[in-house]
Amino acid sequence: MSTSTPDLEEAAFLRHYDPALYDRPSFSVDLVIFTAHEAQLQVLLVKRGEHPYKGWWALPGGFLDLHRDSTLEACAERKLLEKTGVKAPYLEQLRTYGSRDRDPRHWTATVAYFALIAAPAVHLGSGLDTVRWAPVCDRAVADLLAFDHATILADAIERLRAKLEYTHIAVHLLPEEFTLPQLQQVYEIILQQPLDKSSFRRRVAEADMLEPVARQSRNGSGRPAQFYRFRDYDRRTFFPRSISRNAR
Amino acid sequence: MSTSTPDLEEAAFLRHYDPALYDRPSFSVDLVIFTAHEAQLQVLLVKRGEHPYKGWWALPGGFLDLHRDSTLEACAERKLLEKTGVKAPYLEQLRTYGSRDRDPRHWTATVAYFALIAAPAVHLGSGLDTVRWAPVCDRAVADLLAFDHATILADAIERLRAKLEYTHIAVHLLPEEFTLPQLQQVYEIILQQPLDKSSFRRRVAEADMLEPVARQSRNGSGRPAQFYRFRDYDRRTFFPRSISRNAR
DNA sequence: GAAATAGTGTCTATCAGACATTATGGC
DNA sequence: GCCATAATGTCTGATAGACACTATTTC
Repeated sequence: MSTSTPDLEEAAFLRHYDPALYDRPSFSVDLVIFTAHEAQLQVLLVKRGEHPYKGWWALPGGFLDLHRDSTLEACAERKLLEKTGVKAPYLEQLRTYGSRDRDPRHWTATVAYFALIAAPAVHLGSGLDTVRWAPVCDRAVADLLAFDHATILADAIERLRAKLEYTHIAVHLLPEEFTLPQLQQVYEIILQQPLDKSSFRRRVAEADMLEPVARQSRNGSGRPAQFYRFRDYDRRTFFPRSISRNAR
Repeated sequence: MSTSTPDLEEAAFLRHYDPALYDRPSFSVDLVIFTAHEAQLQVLLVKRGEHPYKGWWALPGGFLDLHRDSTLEACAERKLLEKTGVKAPYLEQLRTYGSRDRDPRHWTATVAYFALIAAPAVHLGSGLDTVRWAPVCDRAVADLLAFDHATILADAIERLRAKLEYTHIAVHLLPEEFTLPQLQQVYEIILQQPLDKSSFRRRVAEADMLEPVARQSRNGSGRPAQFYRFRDYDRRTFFPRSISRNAR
């Protein structure tokens, strides 16, 4: 590997480089934080206290801290921790939204991440009237979202649904130990359609991603369910086929 | 819309994130421009004329022009037009890469797009030694890519391969009229494995996305192939199943 | 035992892959 | 006719969906 010019020249260039030469858009990071709770897929929203969109609900987020955040993902993790107290979530970049019009003040860009966390792991901040979980299907909520956050939320739901088909990510919406009926219910909540129990279990078994734990459910009537835990939170498990294409 | 008075904590939080208090990262748009040419998937590279990474090859891109570009996508389209003369490509946002380290100068973020264009449609700019097509499998090229562009390129290839499985996007790598053997060859080039002809044609036929045109190939020996054109460049066509999972 | 829920077994229509066969051009 | 390539036909193993069935708990 050869650079055609000596390092001294490069060093001199770097000393005289002026980053203010170019206009930069306002740049932020926003989070779509999902959880499954009370048979609904929910998203975390914060109420805006300042203009623009004062009093509207919005996705949590904010500006980079160039000193604290060494990467975009680190920034997203920091904001998630601040909002929910969750340290090691499932976190994935969704996409970046940038235009002159999405904020009335000026040209802005925001990189959106979506996170999946288990409801019991969350400790919301003090102000219950400024932070809340909202069911994603609630149109009344979506209509009150600031900026283009309704679009971002819709894109996140679409991505989540698509990924359910070929990955295991739904397990991140549940506590570490869970039953197969619970997992199936999460799938059904997100896909909004009932799934065949036998097919679902066959699919999960073939993916070989869960291991049973010595514990059974005690939730009233009926046969207790076996608890499982996700075998490897690092390894990527892929389902070979769609799960809902022709589901009834 | 009710704008309840934000509590003090919220107000402090928002003051903390006043954009004027923080530097914005340097923000650019980079393009991964693919074409299929000479039985290889190729990517457009430009040679950097300035530091840093002077003399290295890089993905084409640059800074937003807040006055001309009303959206991120418009910026990407403008840069593609400037580099290749192509006006209406297949263009899709890949993801955004941002960190303190990816550029030696300062904290930078770049939103990467990938484009698919037909090789004959391209008119490269004047300097042949500063703009070139490079086969994506050429490790010698990848090792000379500036910044984290090798990572971006790898991610783009991964996305392209994944999308081949369930969309029609490969048609955008070919001219408007093409034969099924040509289309199959594009798939085989990108997936790097032979596909069964019968299965491939059945799949394309069932997707119902091509219409025959009154033209046949005249390329020497063998039976001439029927030409087709993509039925609807706007409609999204999805394949119901994987095409290469168990291909031989 | 009844009710309720968890979990398993089995049948079948569908379909991707494999590969044989036919079709159509140039020479 | 021979070769090369395009295009079609057919068989089969795999499997997703459907649903009947068994298992285990509470009451």
